Amino acid sequence: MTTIRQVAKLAGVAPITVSRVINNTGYISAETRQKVEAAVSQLGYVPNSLSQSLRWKQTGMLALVLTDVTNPFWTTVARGVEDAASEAGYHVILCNTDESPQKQEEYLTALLQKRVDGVLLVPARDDLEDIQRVQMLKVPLVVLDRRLSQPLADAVRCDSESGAYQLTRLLLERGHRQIALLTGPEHVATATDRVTGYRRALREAGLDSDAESVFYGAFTIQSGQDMVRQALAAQPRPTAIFAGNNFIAIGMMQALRAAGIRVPEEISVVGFDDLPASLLLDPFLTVAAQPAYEMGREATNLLIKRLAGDGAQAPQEVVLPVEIVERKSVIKR
Amino acid sequence: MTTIRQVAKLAGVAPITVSRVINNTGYISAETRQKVEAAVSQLGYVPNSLSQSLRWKQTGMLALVLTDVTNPFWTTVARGVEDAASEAGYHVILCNTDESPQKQEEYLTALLQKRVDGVLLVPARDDLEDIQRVQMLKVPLVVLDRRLSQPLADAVRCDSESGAYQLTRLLLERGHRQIALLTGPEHVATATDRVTGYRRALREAGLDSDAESVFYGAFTIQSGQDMVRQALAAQPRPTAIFAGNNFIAIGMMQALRAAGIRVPEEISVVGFDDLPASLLLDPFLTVAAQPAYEMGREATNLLIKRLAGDGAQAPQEVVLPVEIVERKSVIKR
DNA sequence: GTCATATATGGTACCGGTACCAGAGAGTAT
DNA sequence: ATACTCTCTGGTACCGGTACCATATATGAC
Repeated sequence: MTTIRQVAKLAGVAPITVSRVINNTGYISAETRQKVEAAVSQLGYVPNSLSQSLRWKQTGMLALVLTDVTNPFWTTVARGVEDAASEAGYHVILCNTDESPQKQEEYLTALLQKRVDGVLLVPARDDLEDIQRVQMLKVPLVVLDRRLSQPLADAVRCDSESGAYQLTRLLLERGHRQIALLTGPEHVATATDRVTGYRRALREAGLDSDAESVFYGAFTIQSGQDMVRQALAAQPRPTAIFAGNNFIAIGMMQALRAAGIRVPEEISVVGFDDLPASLLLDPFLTVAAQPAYEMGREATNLLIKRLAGDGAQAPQEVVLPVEIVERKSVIKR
Repeated sequence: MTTIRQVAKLAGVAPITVSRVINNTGYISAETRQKVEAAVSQLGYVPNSLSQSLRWKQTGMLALVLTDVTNPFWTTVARGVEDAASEAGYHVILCNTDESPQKQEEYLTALLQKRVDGVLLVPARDDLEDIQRVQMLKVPLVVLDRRLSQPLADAVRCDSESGAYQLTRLLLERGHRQIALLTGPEHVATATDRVTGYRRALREAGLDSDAESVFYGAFTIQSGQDMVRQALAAQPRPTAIFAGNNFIAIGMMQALRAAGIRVPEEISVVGFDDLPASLLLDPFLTVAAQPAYEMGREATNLLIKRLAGDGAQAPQEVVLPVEIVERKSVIKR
């Protein structure tokens, strides 16, 4: 492959002069610029960004490490990240951990070796080790979506607790008293925060812990199906079900349909996360919608601010509000 | 950030010795290895893969440039690519062009500068310029999914023509004579190949070109909605509709439902591409399913074979068969 | 005892760019 | 005429690794 020295030779100048033309830095006469540009296009020269990054000590790359690219919520977040990064002149490397801590560790290692300038991480578990490893190398990191047990890093997330509270209240106000909550893994804060919000609403309504009905599973369609079956078997049977994320909601709907249970006539349902238009032949689910795109943008902007210098500042936490979208999946009883 | 020389100094050895320990090459005594490893962990040393790639003249990175990450078909392909690459020790960089030739060009430029070892490309248009640019730099490239007007590069795709032929025949055999085809852009081979297969089936059934009813649009939900409306306005009104990809099928179903037209009672429908389980509350669409995951794997393996050496071979084309999955969206008439 | 081979380690240059400094010529203020 | 600034170009070293070759000792074959 062509190098800058070959270009320089053909153009009859020094390599540094070619470098100046390419990067548009320093002084270059019109004549020299033309000679160099001719040589560049004649040889089909493509600058090697590995060498550049090595010398500049920055790569212009950010990493987005998330848990499930097949989930439209995350592709929307990714789009927000991509847009914000691109506006600031950064490229984004996307990595998918499938909620596996081991994959997360492998990806982070590879990314640190590649010297990405910053990392956006959706932690596969509440695990400080990986995060500290990144921070020890002084690579800025922003935690997305999930709250950590300790606020060691910048974080951007949505208000799961409040969203869950509002959805639960909505069900209570419609007269429901047996409400089952199907949520994610017990070690993931977004899952447990939703439980907390749900509990608060029940307490405020004067219901004690006997009225609680929480099922922990995974943020997957399969798990949604399984948990609904468990929930329906409970005594007394719930009159409403609260799905803890979009995939759980889909699994729930599939299982309810398979069981011949009509929504909302026989059972009311609500969900966390909106479902994308592509999923919906008939958008009727009442949900707490998270501003996914904005979350991606906010997190990226925060990261870029850190890159620009204020790395010494204390960790910052941004909590975005969720929006309750009422549709037709809840009835009064 | 720590360098290999700092580690070497602390361990009391030469940098090259540290390099040998890290990469597990050459001879190292147990004692030296231990000293080096101690220094590495004490300093938290992370090798810089930019320098390594620079010296080794390879990065261990493949690029997957595709047109729409929000489409489950492509995420499935991406998973196949990721798995095959990872087995061979490569990492994958994923880039999303949104069908924009300009974005495609920008991404390719960046990727070439980053010296990716190989490229998997879903061309945003039938454009040889970008492809030749990659090939001029001797970077192996495999074209995914779409047929080029000239077979300049290795390609892996599914048999659109045959799939469309089979789906159309299926409709003809059920007695349908007015069949509308909603397909993608006229300049994309996957869209036009499906038209070709559709035509062949009509011809064989003795129908002339008056019976044809083809609508060109985009491979998007929006376009699916628009094209259905056009198709329904045609005289005579079609008794069956053939959606040219999964997103068109979703748009079609949404528009039909909005118009209060029941499927299959009032109109029969078939689609190209299967819809993923997550989309379906009720999987009932008869489709030609493409082996997306295998396509990703095959393409990657072909690319890796080229990397391993036989770059001089003539371009190779792999065409994978599609599978007709009959469900409940077609009735006899 | 000599030679060949396996084991273990290091010196130097190089991968392909750029930072930094030096220097030359032109223009202009005094 | 001198000093100073602006414009333009190049030499050298360096970013952080590794390839290649050289050297030294231990081991074994004959």
